[in-house]
Amino acid sequence: MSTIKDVAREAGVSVATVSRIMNNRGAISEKTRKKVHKVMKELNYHPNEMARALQTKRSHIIGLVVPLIDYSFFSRLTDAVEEACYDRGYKLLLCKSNRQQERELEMLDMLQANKVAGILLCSRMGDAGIYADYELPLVSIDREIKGIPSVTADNHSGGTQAAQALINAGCRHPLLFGIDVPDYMMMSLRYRGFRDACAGEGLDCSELLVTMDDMKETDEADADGTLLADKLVKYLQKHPHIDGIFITGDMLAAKLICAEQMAGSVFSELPIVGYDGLEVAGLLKLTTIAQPIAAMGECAVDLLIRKIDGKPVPERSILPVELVERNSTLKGC
Amino acid sequence: MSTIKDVAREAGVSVATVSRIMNNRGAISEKTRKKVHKVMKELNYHPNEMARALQTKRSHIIGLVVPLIDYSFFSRLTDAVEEACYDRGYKLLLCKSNRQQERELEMLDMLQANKVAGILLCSRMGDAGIYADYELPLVSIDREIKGIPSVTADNHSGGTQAAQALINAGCRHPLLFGIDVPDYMMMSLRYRGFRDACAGEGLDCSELLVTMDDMKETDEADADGTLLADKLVKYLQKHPHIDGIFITGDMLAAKLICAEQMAGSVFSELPIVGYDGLEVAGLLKLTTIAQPIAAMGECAVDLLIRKIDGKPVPERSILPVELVERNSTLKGC
DNA sequence: CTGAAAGCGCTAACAT
DNA sequence: ATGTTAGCGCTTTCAG
Repeated sequence: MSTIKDVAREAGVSVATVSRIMNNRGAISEKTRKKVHKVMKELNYHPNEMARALQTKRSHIIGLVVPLIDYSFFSRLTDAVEEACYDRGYKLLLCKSNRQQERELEMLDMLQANKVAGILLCSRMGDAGIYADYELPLVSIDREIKGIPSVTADNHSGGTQAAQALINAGCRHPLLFGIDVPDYMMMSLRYRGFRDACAGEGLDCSELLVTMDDMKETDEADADGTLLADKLVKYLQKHPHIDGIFITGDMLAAKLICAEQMAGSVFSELPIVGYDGLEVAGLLKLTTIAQPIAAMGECAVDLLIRKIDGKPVPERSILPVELVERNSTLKGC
Repeated sequence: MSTIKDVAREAGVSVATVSRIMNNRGAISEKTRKKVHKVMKELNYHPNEMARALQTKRSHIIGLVVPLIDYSFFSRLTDAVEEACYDRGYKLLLCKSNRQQERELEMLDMLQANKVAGILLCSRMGDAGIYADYELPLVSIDREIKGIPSVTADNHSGGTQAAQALINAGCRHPLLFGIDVPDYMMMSLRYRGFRDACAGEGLDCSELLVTMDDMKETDEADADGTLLADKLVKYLQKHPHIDGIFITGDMLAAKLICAEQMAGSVFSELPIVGYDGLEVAGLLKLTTIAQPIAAMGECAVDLLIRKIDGKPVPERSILPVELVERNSTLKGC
């Protein structure tokens, strides 16, 4: 690997001149510029970004912290963030917190030690207040944190639209089925939006919330969602008046729809609305509320770069969601 | 951000001592070690990894280049690679080539300029020969490249097992349905494995290969695979003797299975085997050949680190695949 | 228009 | 056991 010195020597100029040429700074005679460029080619010279960052105290690396990567929401987000970084001349240091608070903190320390220019964070901290006066530029995704800019989708509106879709399909007794999430997760807003909309229409809205522990089992032993399906089937048997279901995540909905015991049950006749807009919803013809995941990623990168550049940034950026109607609300209920 | 100097001054020692303590090098009195650690805490000191890398000419960052991130195979791979890096004290710089050769090259230059310790590469180059004597430690994933270590799954065996599964389900006239891939892609081996197994059993094996362009349309306008489904349905009508299908990728299989026009057709009665072992195959009860994606990622990281450390590394590491039987070959054909 | 030299934060001889 | 010092590859005054 050749260095700036090699180039300078070979071109018969000083390192300062080479540096100026790389950075388009100062006045350079056309002759030397040509010469230096030629030598750079010959030596296959690539400036050492580490040394540069050390000197300028400004790297072009952005850190992204996600709870996990192998989940459609996050892989789409990561994909979009990578693309946006690339377009803007940044690189992506990707970190997974494994949904563990301790590891999330560890990742932030690591990113700081690696002198990233800024951090994109999908936090799973119960108390994210600690980030309020963080040293590095920080942007939160899918989570509002006091004191730092956030990019979220409009969950309340999403919940409302989900209710509306069900109502339009003729439902009068909808069921809200989802994980019991803490209030600080944006997801809780879609529950509220749904409830609000139902209340607004004078409908009684039932709720069946499973715990995080139930979900863990689903992820592991019960990958096909048999346990959850049992829960739901039993509930539906006890409450036969229910005539439509809002399942608050597409992946969860997919597992339920595909579960063995659902095939013959009343479940398969009911209008269903999912949430997220994942690919699997398209496959299963599931009506869903689509989150603008890619746009969220891109927006977050833009905001972060603005912050890195010292420009003002809005504290909240809330992107619209969109109803995507498919067979699951059209099958003539 | 405090530096080593700040710590040294505050602790009343030299920077060398602080450095020694950080790196557990040389002999240090228990007293000063305590003192220095205390100061580090107080100052919230984190060593500047950039400066370290510059000095030692050895970073702890690994670059991963994938064609895209938002596809289950690669998001699982990326997830596993991140985890393996984390466990071994490395960080992950993630790059997407967008399946473009030019951008793949660009990414490699970028990684080199950023002085990564080594690179994990899922190459889409037609002629990957250029990598043979690459300057940086390189490990190829899911692709064999002359001169550099590779980690792949046993595609030939996978194809064979797929054929066997179909045969066990009673098929005598299997169809191979997949994308027409170039020979240098490992995928071509599973086609060969399938053909070999069929030939070995004295079966005549039909083939329907769609082009990359067909697939592009599937990715874009035809996200639900309607066009491909049409192709397949027509083919099946023309060849009514076909009694089982090997679809060479789970995602493709999923699109087909879920396509509207498949519902009533003969297709839904046929035994089907997919490939990859993606989550969607589980949902759809699709028999599939599961690739050990996470293990591939972890193995690749291990090999790369061995190479970084100057240890010998096998040129080929071929991991076993596994048949996962589900309803699609059990529905009593 | 170009060069010399200081220094970014750290490590690694070489001293003591 | 600890300190001094010379760089790693680059940018950036300051001179000329």
